[in-house]
This record gives sequence, C-alpha cells and structure tokens, in this order.
Amino acid sequence: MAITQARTMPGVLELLPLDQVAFQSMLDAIRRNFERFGFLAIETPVMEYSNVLLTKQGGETERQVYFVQSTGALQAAREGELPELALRFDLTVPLARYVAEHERELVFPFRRYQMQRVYRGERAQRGRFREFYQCDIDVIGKDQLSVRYDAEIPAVIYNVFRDLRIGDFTIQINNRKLMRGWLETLGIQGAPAQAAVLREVDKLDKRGAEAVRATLTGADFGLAADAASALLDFVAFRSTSLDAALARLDALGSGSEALEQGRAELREVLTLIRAFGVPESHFALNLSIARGLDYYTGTVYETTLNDHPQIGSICSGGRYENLAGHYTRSHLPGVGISIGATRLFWQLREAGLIGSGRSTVEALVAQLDEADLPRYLGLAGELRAAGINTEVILEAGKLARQFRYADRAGIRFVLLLGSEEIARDAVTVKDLRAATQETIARGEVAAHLRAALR
RNA sequence: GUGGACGUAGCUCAGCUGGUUAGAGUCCCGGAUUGUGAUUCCGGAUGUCGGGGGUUCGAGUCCCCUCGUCCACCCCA
Repeated sequence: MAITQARTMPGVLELLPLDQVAFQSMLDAIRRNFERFGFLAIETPVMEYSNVLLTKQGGETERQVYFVQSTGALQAAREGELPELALRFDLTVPLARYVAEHERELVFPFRRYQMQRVYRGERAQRGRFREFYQCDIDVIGKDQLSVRYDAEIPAVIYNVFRDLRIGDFTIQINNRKLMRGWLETLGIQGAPAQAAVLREVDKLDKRGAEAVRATLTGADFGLAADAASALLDFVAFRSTSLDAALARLDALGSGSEALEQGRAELREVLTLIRAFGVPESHFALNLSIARGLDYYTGTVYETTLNDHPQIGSICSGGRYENLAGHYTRSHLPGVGISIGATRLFWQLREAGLIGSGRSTVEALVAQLDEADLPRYLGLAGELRAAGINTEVILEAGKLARQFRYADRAGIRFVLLLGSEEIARDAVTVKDLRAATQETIARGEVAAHLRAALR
C-alpha cells in the first residue's frame, strides 16, 4: 500500500505535548490578566460571509484571505464569483460585525476579549504564520469613548507581560493626530500622503534612518532634503521618563488643530498610564510609532522587549474613531490591542526565553504485579481526589521500561506499591527529577506529593 | 503579488575536479538475569540522493524542465 507523507502545510505551528503545555500557560496568563481588568470573553465563528469580511475591496486583505466552499457550492460556483464564505484574517473585523449585529443587547462601553485563531494566506516565511492565535482586548463606546480608556490598555499589557516573565519591555506610545498635524506643518497634506510617509517612518527601527531618508527624498515621495531631515529629527525622539515626554510635548510649539488635539490626548494618556500603576520604565513616548493600518486615528501602541529588539513588536494596537461603519449607522469608537500569541511564542522559544513545559501528569503508579491492579487503581483514586493528576500503568511490563516511560513523558513522580509496601501499608515514591526516593505511609502520600509539587 | 537561494535517513549534515554495495552524529528499536529512568557499553532498523527528462561507458555530482522548501520585498501578529 502506498504511504501518504504525513505533513502539515507550511505556516502552521504544531507542538509536541510539553511545548503545548508551555503555550497553554502563556495563553492562561494572558486570559487571567484580561479578566482581571474586567474584560469579558466572546468567541466568533472561524468563518464569516465573504461580503462581511471583505468590506474594503482590492486591498491586501483580499489577497490574503482564505475562501471556504462546501463541495456542493464549489460545483455550483459561477466563474468569477467569490465564494460565499471566508476565514477571518483578524478579530477586529468580526468584532465590528458582532457589535453591529448585537448592538441592542450589549452594554456599552463594551469590553471584550477574544483569543482565537485567525488565517492569512501569506507567503511562508520564518516566524510568519498562516494560522495563528490573536489575543485581543477592545473597549467599544457608543457615540463616544473617553481617551482615558486609551490609558487603561497599556496597564493591561503591562500586567500581561510582567506575568509572562520574558524580561524588560517597553510599551511605546504615539498619537496619529499629533503626527498628522505635525506633517501638515511640513507641508505634507492629505490623509493618503501622510499615511504613506508614516508607513516609511514606521520602518525606521528596521531599515535605519539613512534608508528611510533615501526613500523619502526619492522619486515616490519627493520630499525636500531639509524637510526629510526635520522629519527624521522629529521622529527620533524616545522619552526616558514621563516628565521628559511631557516636556517634549510642551516644546512642540503651537500648530494645527490636529496637532493640538493629539498633544492634549497624549498628555492625558501618558499621565494616566502612570496613575494606572505602570512604572515609568515600562512606557515611553516614541514619535516614530505610526502603525501601518490606516484605521487608527489617535493613540497607537507598540510593545518591544528591551533586550531583544530584533523580535520587533510583540503587541500592538490603537484607537479607531468608528469601528463598525460598514455595518451600522451608529457611531462606535474604540480602542484595543492585539497580541499575536503564536508568533510571540515561536519567537520567545527561538530566543531561548521559553522552554518546554512540565507534563500535566504529576504521578505515575507503576505496575509490579498484575494481580494488584485493583490496589493501584485505588491508590490513583485517592490521589486524584486529593487533586493530583495521576496515571496508572495498565499493561504489564518490565519496571525499567515503566521508569523509562515516565522519564520520557516528563512525569515527575513514580509510585511503587509492591508486596513490601503493601505489607507496611506504605508507598515508595521516586522523584525522577531529584533522583531521590523514599517510602511513605499510605495515608501521607497525597500530602507529600502536594507539598513537593507546590 | 515581485525578486533571490537551496533540495542527500525522522532531525543536523558529510560526500574532493562525474567512478564499485551512499556515510557520520543524533533520534528510534533491542540487549547488558532479580523491584528503578535519564548517564555507559553492545547490536539493529531507516534513503527511488525531491520528481521527470537529457549528456555520458558510468550521474548524489553536469544540463534542462517541474515540484517543494526557505529568504528578502509588499503587508502584518
């Protein structure tokens, strides 16, 4: 019989059990902190109607979306017609659809978190995935939403990454209004031109100042040399403290309405972040943060690891003026952020900041004599009742093999209940990690393991 | 979508200018008698050299096509 090669498509992350444990605990930490800040979980379907998902035609998204079709629909499909369904490529568009659809049943400001997989038909590349987890929080207001919520988001992010223990990080903050207002004073008018310039500026850390200068003064942009210099000088600013950030804002001088708005928002947001308990060492005003996505209108965020700049942004988001304009006439402003958990996990593992997890199986009851199986099951029952995850060897075999199994499966404790132990009403507990073993009274085994596992 | 590199055991790779049955490490499996893993020792399994065609007495090695993978750009988590 021909053998089919067992393989996954490129761009998916499939983990061995102990790595899966590590990934799960990362997701658990994220969820715990989202909930701690009063966000509620929702889930939306993996598939959405294509016309809902692709509200803006002809963009990048259409190139990257996976369409879904049942066999019947495939056969009935007409030439040149898009399939009815598609896989979501982020969680923000489904959120917009969700809020618009359930607007009357939701309580505003609506604070939701969502941790689900999304799909993008990307060209396979290192550290880029076609199926990956996004962990999003957003606050959606009805008609209006205070800029104070813009300060709450970094507080959540601070708590998440502190919990993950992956080293020092900085939440970098900027404001699109401020940037647009400042670009106007440079003579760069109009949203598309400004967005294009900001996209280049956004690459500053990756490409370097001179490469960006060359692009800006090149044929596509045609910026004057002194304007480009002024711009590069301006966006080079990174605050080292809250006072330094506020002083920089004060020093901007007066400008357009957009600049004044952006400045006022940034002042309030930066000051309040401090009040939310985020240490000054962990957030900064960074005037080069722009974000590529064009729907951001105010505050924008990007988080980086201080000791691993090459990893890039591990979490990003911002403020948008109208979330669901494609689906409802209601005005729904919001602010949110997204953690790309799959990529983050992969990069942390590459950088050696995350190892394999520990098996969730805590104890293994060995089999010394098949006739004593009922005793083994009884012991396992007691341990489980005491909250210890316990497995029993059900197949007879050499003891050495049973130990090898425990070792390879990453199970820390092996319990022996043989004739000697039965006679003494005791259990021999071997700790494979410490390579020690002792014989303990039957009634104290659970408490002993609990203490050791703590 | 544009441009560029690379395809040899499950994994990491060696194989000099074409020359016998294609190798190493690792991993996997088995053994080293009694109720003890990971360490040590011994033994074993595994490849249409990505696929197809061509040049040649002879191709893992040279040429063409094709498929696949990876990298950069675009974009983004």
